[in-house]
Amino acid sequence: MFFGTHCSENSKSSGAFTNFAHVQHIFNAMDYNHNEIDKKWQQIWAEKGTYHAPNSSEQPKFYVLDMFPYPSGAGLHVGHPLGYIASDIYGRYKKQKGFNVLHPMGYDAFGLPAEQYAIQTGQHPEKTTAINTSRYREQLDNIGFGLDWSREFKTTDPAYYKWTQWIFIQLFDAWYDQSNDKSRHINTLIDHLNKNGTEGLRAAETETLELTAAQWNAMSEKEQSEVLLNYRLAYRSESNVNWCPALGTVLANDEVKDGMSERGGHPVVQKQMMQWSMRITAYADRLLEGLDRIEWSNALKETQRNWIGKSVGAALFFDIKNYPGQIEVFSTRPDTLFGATFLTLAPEHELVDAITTDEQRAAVAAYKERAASRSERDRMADTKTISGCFTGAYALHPINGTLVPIWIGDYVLASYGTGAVMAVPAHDSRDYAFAKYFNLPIVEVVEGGDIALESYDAKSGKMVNSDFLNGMDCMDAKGKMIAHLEQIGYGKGATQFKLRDAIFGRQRYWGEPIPVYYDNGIPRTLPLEDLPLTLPAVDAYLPTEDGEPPLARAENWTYNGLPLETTTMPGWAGSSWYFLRYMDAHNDAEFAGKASTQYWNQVDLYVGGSEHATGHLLYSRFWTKALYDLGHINFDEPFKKLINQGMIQGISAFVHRINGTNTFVSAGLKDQYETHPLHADVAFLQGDELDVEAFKNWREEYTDAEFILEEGKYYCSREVEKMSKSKFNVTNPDEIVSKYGADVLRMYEMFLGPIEQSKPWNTQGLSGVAGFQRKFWKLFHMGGAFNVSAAPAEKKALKAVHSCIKKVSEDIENFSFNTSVSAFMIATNELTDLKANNRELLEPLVRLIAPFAPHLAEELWEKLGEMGSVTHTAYPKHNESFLIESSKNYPVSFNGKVRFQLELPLDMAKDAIEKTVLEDPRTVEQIGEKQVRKMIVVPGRIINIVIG
RNA sequence: GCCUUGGUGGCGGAAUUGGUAGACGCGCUGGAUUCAAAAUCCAGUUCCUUCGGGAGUGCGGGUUCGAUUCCCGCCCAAGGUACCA
Repeated sequence: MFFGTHCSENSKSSGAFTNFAHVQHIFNAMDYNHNEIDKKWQQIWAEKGTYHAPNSSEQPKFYVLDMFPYPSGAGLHVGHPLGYIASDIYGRYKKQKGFNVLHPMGYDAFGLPAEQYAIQTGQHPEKTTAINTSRYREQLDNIGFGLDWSREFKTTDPAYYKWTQWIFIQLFDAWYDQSNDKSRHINTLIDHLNKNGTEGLRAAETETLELTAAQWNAMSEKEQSEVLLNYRLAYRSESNVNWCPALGTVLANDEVKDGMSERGGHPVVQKQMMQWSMRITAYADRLLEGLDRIEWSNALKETQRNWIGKSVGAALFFDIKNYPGQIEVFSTRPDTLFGATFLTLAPEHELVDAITTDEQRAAVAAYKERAASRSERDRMADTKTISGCFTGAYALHPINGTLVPIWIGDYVLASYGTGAVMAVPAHDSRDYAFAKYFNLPIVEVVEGGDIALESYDAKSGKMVNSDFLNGMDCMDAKGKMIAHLEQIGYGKGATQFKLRDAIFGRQRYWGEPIPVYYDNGIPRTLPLEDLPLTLPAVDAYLPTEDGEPPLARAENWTYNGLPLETTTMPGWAGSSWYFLRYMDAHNDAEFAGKASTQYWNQVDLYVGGSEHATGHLLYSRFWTKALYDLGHINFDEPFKKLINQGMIQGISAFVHRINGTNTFVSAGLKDQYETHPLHADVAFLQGDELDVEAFKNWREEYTDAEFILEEGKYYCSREVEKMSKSKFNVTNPDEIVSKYGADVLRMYEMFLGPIEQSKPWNTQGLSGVAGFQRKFWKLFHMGGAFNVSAAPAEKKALKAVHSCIKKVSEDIENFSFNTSVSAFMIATNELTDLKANNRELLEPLVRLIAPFAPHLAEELWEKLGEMGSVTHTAYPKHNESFLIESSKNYPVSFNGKVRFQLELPLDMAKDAIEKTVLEDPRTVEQIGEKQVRKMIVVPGRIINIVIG
């Protein structure tokens, strides 16, 4: 047979070997024909359902999961499988360790790219989604993942989103009871209101309501429904939203980055709208607490903690001079109350107009207008400029009654806390800057800084100028002040969160319809038997002329003649619970059967990117907790252990065009001209050298391009960037697979470095792993034939194999896959040197490498004459007795510097070692005229002699 | 600014509780093989060196017989977050 497998020419894709027929050479059993072997085993696995995991088993369970991929039109690049390979290795390892391993895969297929494409082409997004998912599937299959494909689904399948809608309804029918610290069915709230009104009610709410039972019972159904929306976990309210005009939809906070939409980078503005939201803030404390019970990276936990942003302090009330109301402020530093020399309100604060004096009215109005005209983005971009305006009004200090001027300033945000702060310029840098700018008094109340120069923000120091707090440590003073304020009725302990409720409705087509209809303005949910509420056909995937979402275009978008909700769910809805569906993916009666969720329980190992820290990973924790509270599942954290895989970056290539010409200059000469860099496709490069012809044929505009060469070659400059189609630096895994085989891709991606680290994709090292695979295969062959000896192995070889077993097993447990690959290389090199081909050595080695290189392992397993799949065999255990050494080559140091080595028996006593070392002529030479001050002998480790 | 994670040869990266820094791989250099090349195999490869040694894990200190590892103070990079009171 003729193949071109080992040729080094850059072939583009599978089946391309005819392109380099000139380097074909004769194949024999010595060679590993990866194309044939990969396909053979992938087919056998699929036919036999090798990776199918039953929903009950004698074996302990293990649930491994990769973050839900969004199947984009670009297909997979080599960065995507990094995490999948790691989870696959771990899952296969666990399976060989005797676990019933669930490792499923599916697609998060609702979302903007498919919809944008639909808008451009008029094609139903369903079509592109189907094309993209099958492409993903094909690429995943090529890598040989041990996935249980019988559980595959897409979020866009009505059979799946039926249950996404059902969960929405559960959340709509729930409220958060703070007295029990859990969500409960809305009927329990209605009971409470019927009997007691809001008296004794402690609930997560949009605003605080005070109702007597009589008032509640006197309300119309519609009025009552509005009251209930104040408490439901899925609720509708008039709220300030991030509106993205370019996308024509609202976005959640985590979908906005630097005032721009995360997808597409379009400007986002603030707007008041009636919106569906999710009351995630009800869970703020539990989302924080749960972090202590899960094994996630510190960085990720910190990101979530920052996002939730809990601050503990006090609510304080200031009376206003000549005005009946009070101003409530939130402060984390009530201990500094005696240093509060003014109050600052957000320009939008509701009391501003009421308290402003006539003299200041014009100035305040002008300032308010100015502040309102500045977008959120401008305010963010420009935090250095200090601005504000005095209202003319004064508050009264709650303790000593002194007059405190009330200012407005846009450094105070209306949306956080009460939209008002007590300004303590001596101990808050923002207040300090404001006070300096407007020449307001600064009073030091905590010792430790120099307030003439800057504010002293640190939370330590003794209190001064603070009446009854003087001399106390400020952190102790904080508690005392709160107690005092509570006593005099001017404050209480309070907690604030940065976390906002999540906007849930999207003015888009390609999402799950929200299963709600409006009965005389009252939102009602569809009964289970009418789910799923499937996406209707529309004539265009655009808003209607009067700005209604696309679903408003659908004919008869009604339920029993009543209008249905026209917004759809956000991208994160379907991905917030998919890990539960995999447990029982085809259940038509429930979102997942109780027996299945109890058996599979939490995801034991979750692998994915850290970019989901404040979105998906927070929302799934929230839904899991809510489903737990409502009794649907029996665990309240979805992902027990999480590993963040790093990003694989691309190394972009640039050509340099001389400005205003079609002439390109090689990288080394570019500084001699005025040039502009342009991306060139990395496929045209061999090293840094550009294939000029390929480049010319790339695009019409380059056909006539001219090139200024260096030594007859055109070199590109290189830069590490995010791997992306638009940067032409993408490497497709299929290319690697067809050229080197799936196992080489798998091992190379692992060999690249620690899984958590980001690193550029560099194909140079691939040949090393390919060479290893060939060498490994050759251990089993001699003179062209499979050749494994039944004779017992020699000691050295046994030691090589068993130390490899030990190292690899430990490494897998520590997710240190790069060092496992090294360990395989070391063992293979040693066995090659020893010319060892004993079955006793090679058989366990095949089982050991199976998680990393499953195709290779299966093929060798079959050749060894073993029955069944190697994935069903036990993972090898090392035998410590093969590893025991009898002697140690001691490094002998003088003053910490190694001078020579000395081979000594390991069981030699300390004083005997000292004696031997001191008698050694090399020791005598090192000591020379000097004295031995001290001698350190650590048996089995080192010998150090201190001389001087 | 704050939080988190990092910083080791030409490159990707190793190094157990503090105990021979640079495993493994790439690249490079020399050699074998070849008409020649590719592939393969062998040897070498942290830097400096007067060939005795000396320096060396971002920088400066410290603890220790001994520090990539522990402590203190800085610098730099990546990611997250930001008038959050």
